[in-house]
Amino acid sequence: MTQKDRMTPTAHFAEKLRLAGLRPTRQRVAIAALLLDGRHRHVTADSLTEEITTAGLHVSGGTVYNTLNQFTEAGLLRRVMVHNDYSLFDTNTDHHHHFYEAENDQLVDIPHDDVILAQLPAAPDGHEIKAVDVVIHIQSKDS
Amino acid sequence: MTQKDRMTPTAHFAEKLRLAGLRPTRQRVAIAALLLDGRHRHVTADSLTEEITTAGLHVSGGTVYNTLNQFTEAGLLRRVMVHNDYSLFDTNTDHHHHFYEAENDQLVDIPHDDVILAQLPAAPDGHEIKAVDVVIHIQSKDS
DNA sequence: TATCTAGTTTAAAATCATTCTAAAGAGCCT
DNA sequence: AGGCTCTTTAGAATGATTTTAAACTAGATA
Repeated sequence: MTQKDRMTPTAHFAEKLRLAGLRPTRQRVAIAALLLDGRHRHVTADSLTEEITTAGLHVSGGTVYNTLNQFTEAGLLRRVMVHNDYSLFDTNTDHHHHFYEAENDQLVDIPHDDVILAQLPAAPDGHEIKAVDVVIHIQSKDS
Repeated sequence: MTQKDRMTPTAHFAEKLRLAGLRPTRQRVAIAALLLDGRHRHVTADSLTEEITTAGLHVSGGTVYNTLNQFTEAGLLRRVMVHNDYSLFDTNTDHHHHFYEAENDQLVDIPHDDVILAQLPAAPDGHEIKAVDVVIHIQSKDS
């Protein structure tokens, strides 16, 4: 039995936040419990606020935005860039790519090895590659 | 000597717009002359407005936005997705990818064949692939 | 346990890119 | 020229996100 197994869920997420360098406040722990439970999905500030409300909690709008940004900065979430109407966050931080259907604003994960990048350019002088994002834009065949 | 060579610059861009299904208004021709001259660069609504002003012209803000969207829709420009602060447009519509350095909001083209996608997933049922965008996020080595 | 302090949260206001509006203007066909 | 539709315009409206300043809290210290 590992230490993790002995911890209450709250303590588990608090620990996760501490490891990420974030003070485990009530709000951050609540959001971590919702987003960092291992399920892979895409959220927006809005959808997250809805989830929080559904869970019978309340976190101010500003804090929802701050927390999403801090989690992303800390590597607990990943920001997905497909449009600039609003920000999308992916709870899956593993290396993977996306299909994006603009018509329905639909984002779908692409399994890890379904994209093979056989060759990448060298980063410009004095720079290094931090991440490679592949977005495959799709549309329904009859549109 | 082709017909294109005989045309005045204005007539040339007006023709280009007509072919794209856009009525060649004074504003659209002016913007086309600035953006569709073959030079490859990245512009924003703001930077374009500046260019227009520098050229001694005036186009209302709304029209700048509308025109960028219409040109993109018509395939004369390409929208580049790297952040959600504001829209970026690429005057190079050929298939190519980008380096993006978040720290300085710097976008750099990647020559056409420097990225080789050896394998792509099939599009979800009833869908087809419209475009594949690769963004390589980079950062300076000492940051 | 009481106290302190830096980091957080809050609601509300502010920001800012972008879109919308309604009226005035301009292509373009006849 | 006349007319019809599409465009442009300035300004208002929208909406996501950030900022503000004051109230609060986690965690360290005494």
